[in-house]
Amino acid sequence: MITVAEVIVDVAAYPVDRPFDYLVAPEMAAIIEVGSRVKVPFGPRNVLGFVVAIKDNTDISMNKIKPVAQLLDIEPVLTHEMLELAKWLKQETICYEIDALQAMLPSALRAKYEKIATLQTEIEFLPPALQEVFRTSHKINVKVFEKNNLLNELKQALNDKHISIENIVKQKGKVKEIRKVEILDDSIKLSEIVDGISNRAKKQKQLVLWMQNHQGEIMDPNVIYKEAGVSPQVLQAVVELGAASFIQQEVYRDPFTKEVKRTNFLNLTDEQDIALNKITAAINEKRPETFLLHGVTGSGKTEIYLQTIAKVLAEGKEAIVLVPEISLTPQITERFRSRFGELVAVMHSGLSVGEKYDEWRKVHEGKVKVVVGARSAIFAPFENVGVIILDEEHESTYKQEDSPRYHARDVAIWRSQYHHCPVILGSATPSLESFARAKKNVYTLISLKERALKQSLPTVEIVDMREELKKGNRSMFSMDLAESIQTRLDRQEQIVLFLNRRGYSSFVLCRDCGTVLQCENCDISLTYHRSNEKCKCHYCGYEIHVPKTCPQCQSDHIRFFGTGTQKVEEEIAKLFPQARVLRMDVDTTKTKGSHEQILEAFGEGQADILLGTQMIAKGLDYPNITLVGVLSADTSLHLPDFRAAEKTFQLLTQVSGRAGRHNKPGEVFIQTYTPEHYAIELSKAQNYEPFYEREMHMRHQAGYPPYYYLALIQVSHEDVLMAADYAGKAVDWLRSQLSSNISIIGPTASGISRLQNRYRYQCLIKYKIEPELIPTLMQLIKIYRSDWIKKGILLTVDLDPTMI
DNA sequence: AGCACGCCGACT
DNA sequence: GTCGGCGTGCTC
Repeated sequence: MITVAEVIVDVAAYPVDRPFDYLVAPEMAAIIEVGSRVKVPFGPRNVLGFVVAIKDNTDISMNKIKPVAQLLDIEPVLTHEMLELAKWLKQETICYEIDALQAMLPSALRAKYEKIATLQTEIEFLPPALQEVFRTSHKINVKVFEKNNLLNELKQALNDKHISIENIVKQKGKVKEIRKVEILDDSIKLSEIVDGISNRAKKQKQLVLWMQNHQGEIMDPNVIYKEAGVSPQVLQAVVELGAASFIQQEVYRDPFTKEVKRTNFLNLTDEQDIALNKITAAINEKRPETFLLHGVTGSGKTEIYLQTIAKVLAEGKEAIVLVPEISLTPQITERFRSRFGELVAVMHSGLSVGEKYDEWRKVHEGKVKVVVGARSAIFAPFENVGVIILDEEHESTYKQEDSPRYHARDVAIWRSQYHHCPVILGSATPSLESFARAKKNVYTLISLKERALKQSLPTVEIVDMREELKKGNRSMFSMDLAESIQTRLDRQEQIVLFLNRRGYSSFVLCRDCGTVLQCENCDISLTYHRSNEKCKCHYCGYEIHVPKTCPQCQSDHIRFFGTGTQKVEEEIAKLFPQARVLRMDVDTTKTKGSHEQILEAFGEGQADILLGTQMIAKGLDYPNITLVGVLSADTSLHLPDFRAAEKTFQLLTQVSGRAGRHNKPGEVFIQTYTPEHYAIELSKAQNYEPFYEREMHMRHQAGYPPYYYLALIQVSHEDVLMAADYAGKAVDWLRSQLSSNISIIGPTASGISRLQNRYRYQCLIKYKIEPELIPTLMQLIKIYRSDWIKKGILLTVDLDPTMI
């Protein structure tokens, strides 16, 4: 009898994107499990891999098959569900299986590959340059030689067998352990020890006597020093006597900064109650039903989530809650933690690698029952999921932009079918796709039309900035908005000013020749950062110091345009010198926790005006905010994206929802140069359905989702002609393969036509139901991988792209 | 993707 | 004669 493991290896390449068979040594056979990570020899090196199946036979000949080198997990890190899900993702998004598997785990569990050179002979045999390096240690990372340009010497030394090189595979993250003291649980022994201590060792005696009252306890050494009144040396001595021992205890890193108070259920409105009943019915009947919870801002969606989760927990099941990254503020997570306490794990990008790993371990080890997290939390390894919630389901952050290009909504629905549990998609402004599905009864629509505390929605004024210009007002504030700001300042109420960031980003311009500083690698202008006087490319990271003279004409008339928010801040200071302003944008939220600090300061009333970008549109819920101003609603409207109108409407509705959420009524001003555009006009009434109807009509005419599906193909190369040529080849081939009901648009240059020194072309495919499409695209990828890739072409396929 | 193998040009 | 360039092909 032999044991054979099928392993997916950690090599993202087409020819090896399949399981490889490995022998399992008899002593490993009893503990190896499907879903465990292993170290396996692959070609000339060792790599990490995932066991996807275990069997007792193989088609591989015995002289070819190799054994598993090491089992890395005692407990498997992936469930059967996750392995199934990975196969589905591979099909659905056309990605490598290994990418899908890695996406489900915290990065701490990924492999770290290191090459270590070890000295094999006397150091004198080596050339002097190498001697110098090996003097510090006989084991040196090969990277050190790369840095010092000593690779050739190293190779020579390897040939002469003076050194050896080994590839080692390590895990990135570690389990954190702390030192604790375990006190002996044996009163007789302890008494004996006390008796045996000489009278001169008073402190030791004192400590052991104290320990007799804490038998068997595991304690922090610092607590012992304090409570028993002894020093570390005394404890050390007592440990040597055998009265206690040091142990390493695994702990979770604690990402929470402060304690939260427990809260109880709020009373539900009739609407909320009906919604909750519908959802709990699905839970009880184990129906994998998808609910679209469409509720106006402030209608109390979160309370419905909380009570649904309580119900799920009572059934002994678990809950997954997804929130867009940007709104994963303590305000939101605290609501969950205050209701469910220690049963909640939080996962978002603000955590360190170690913290993420620990939050994941809490789920894996069954220590928590609820996960609140960003997109990747959809892979939380629960085994008995009772409900999956996507808050703000329309948010584009739920779509991953690189491989595996999955949409968290699709994964949620897949998992709900696996676990026979409902999914709740919540939003005040659902995506057109979801609302359309709800109308077709694919999803169950639940509407909340009233705010939970019966507050009226804020009144919305649309201000035509063209009129302001005619009146000679060239400031960023219309007369009406300026007046309202003054009123709030007088009344000591709070104001939120929102700047639609795009189109306002800062840049450096020469006033003589009009040159705008461009990135060397990308077709995009550099962003000016005042904090360190640098210009940075937000796409590739290219960075230069602000030049003193124009690189084109050597003129010194260089002008910096600060970020939009900085400019607005300056203008506020001029117009309302008494106002205290908090600014929230990429510049002020760079450091960890600054995001929270700003919000907290505002919540405590330390400022009158909160000025910010996208970031402040969500989750903000303070009773004293009575005025919201959108300085320029247009910027997102004119983006070359078929969802521009939808995004603008969503943003305006979200922002407006920040005002008057409690007992003081709210007022909203939306400034625009195109007040007649339906996305702006209809946001005044804050009524979703008229907008939906209007936008659906547009999508129908233009042939966009939800009427058609999309696929985006991108081709890039360092050379423009090559990129264009091969994009053309791809399109020609697709046209020859696909039926005529599929429209293929392109190839055209991408929005950012050059990125990281690569020219990019793209082609958009619009289709209805086309079972042949995915196989055809896979065929295209095959052609690309067998031939084009060698020419330096890069081709990617995104099914269901969000950005075009 | 890596890495070894293998076959041709410029050096001691 | 040898080092080292990168085309080709394989990885249980």
